[in-house]
Amino acid sequence: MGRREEKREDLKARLLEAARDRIERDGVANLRARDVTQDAGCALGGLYSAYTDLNDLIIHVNSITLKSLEQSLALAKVKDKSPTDRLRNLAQGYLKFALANRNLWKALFEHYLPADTPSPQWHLDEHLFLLSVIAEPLAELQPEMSAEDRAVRARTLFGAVHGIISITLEARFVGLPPERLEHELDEIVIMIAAGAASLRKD
Amino acid sequence: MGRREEKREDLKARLLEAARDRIERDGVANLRARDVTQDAGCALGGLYSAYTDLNDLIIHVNSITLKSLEQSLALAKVKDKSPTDRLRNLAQGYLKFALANRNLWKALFEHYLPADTPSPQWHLDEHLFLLSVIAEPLAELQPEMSAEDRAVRARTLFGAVHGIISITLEARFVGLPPERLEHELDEIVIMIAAGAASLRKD
DNA sequence: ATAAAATATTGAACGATGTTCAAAATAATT
DNA sequence: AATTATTTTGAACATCGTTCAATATTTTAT
Repeated sequence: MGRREEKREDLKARLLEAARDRIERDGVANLRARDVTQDAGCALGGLYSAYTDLNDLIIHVNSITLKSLEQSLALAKVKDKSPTDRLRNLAQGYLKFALANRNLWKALFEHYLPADTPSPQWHLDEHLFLLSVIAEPLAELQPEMSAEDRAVRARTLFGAVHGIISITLEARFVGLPPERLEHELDEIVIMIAAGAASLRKD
Repeated sequence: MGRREEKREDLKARLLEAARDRIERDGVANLRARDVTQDAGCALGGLYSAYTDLNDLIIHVNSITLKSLEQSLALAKVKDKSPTDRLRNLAQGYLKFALANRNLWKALFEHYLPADTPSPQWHLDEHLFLLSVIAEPLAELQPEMSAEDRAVRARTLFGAVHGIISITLEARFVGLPPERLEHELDEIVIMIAAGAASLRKD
C-alpha cells in the first residue's frame, strides 16, 4: 500500500500550513524551524525530509500566496470594461490584497535567499502572471507596441504600483491612511494609463 | 588629556569603514560581527563598546550612504530648468546611484530590524530629504497644491521610481539592460509629471 | 614619579539558530 | 515472522549576535 507516500504528503501539508500560519502571524523574519516543526507535530529533522530546507518551505508558502493573489486579481479583472479601468482595478486589487495579507505579501518580496542558491525557476515563473495580467489591458492601450516592449512596460508599471504600496506599508516613511493610499495609487495609474494611450507614436 | 575620546572615535571610524567595505563588497546580509571587528583590528566585544549592536553599526553605514546619495542628487538637480526635467534628472540620478552602489543602496531598504526596536528617529529623518528634493519641482508643477498633499505626492512619486528600479535590480523578474531601464524610468516620470501639470484643478 | 582609581578592551562563554546524521522506529517485502 | 527498506527522531554541530568578568590601559591623586 502507498502508506509511505500518504504520510509523507501529510507531513508536507502540515508543515506548509504551520509555516503559513506562523508567517501570517509573525512575519517571515520570525519563522523558526523549531516552531514550525513543533506546530506540525514532527521532530526538528522532519522538516529536512519533507523540504530541502527552511527556505524551500518558505518558497512553497509564497507559492500559495501567489496563487491566492492571482485569484484575488482575477476577480478584480472582469468588473469594468475600459483598459484604463481594468488597470485601476488591478492596482486597487493588489493594494487590497497587500493590506489584507500584509505578512504573507511581504514574505513574497522580503525573502532573500543566499546568492549561491537563487529561487528555483518554477517559482520565478509563478511571478510572471503578475506581469501578464497587466500586459493584457496594456495591449489595448497601445496595440502597436511589440509584445516584448509590452512585457517591459508591464514590469515597469508593476514596479511603480508595488513601490508605491511597499514604501507606504513599510515604517520607513510616515504612514498614510489607507483611503489616501488608494487615491494616490489610483491617480498614478490613471496618469500612466493616459500617458500610455497618448503615446501611440513618438 | 582627551586620549580616551580620541581612541574611541578612532575605533568607531575604523569599524564604520570596515562595515561599509564589507557591505559594499558582500551585501548587508553577509555582514558578520566577527569579520568587521577583525577588519577594524579590535576584539569581538569592541563593537559593542563603540555601537549599540550590529544593527546600530549598519544604520550608521546607511547614514553615510544617504549623505552620499544626497550629494549625487544635488548635482543632478541644477542642470536643467523646467520642473519636469528636474524630476527626470532626479530619477536618473537615483538610478545611476543605485547601479553604481548597488549593495550600499540595497542596504538602505533591505535592512529590517526587529519589530520591537525600530530605526531611531534621527535616521528616519535622514530619509526625508529624498521626499523634499522631489517636493520642490512638484511645487512648481502644481502650485495650488497644499504642502501636505505635495508631501504625500512626493512620497508616491518616490515609491514609484524606487519600485521600478528595485524590481529590476532584484533577480525576481528577468533583468533589463540598464539603457532600457533608464528609458522606462524616464517615460514614467514624464507621464506622471505631465499628469501632475494637467491636473491643476479636478 | 608612583600608586590608586576610573575606564576601556578583550575573548571565552552563552543562547539561539539552521542543518546534519547515526540510531531507533516504522512500513514494506519476503 | 523475519528480513529488508525507508522514515523519523533528536542529540550534536557549526555559525551567529551578544554579554561580561578578567585584564590592560589611561587618568587622577599624592
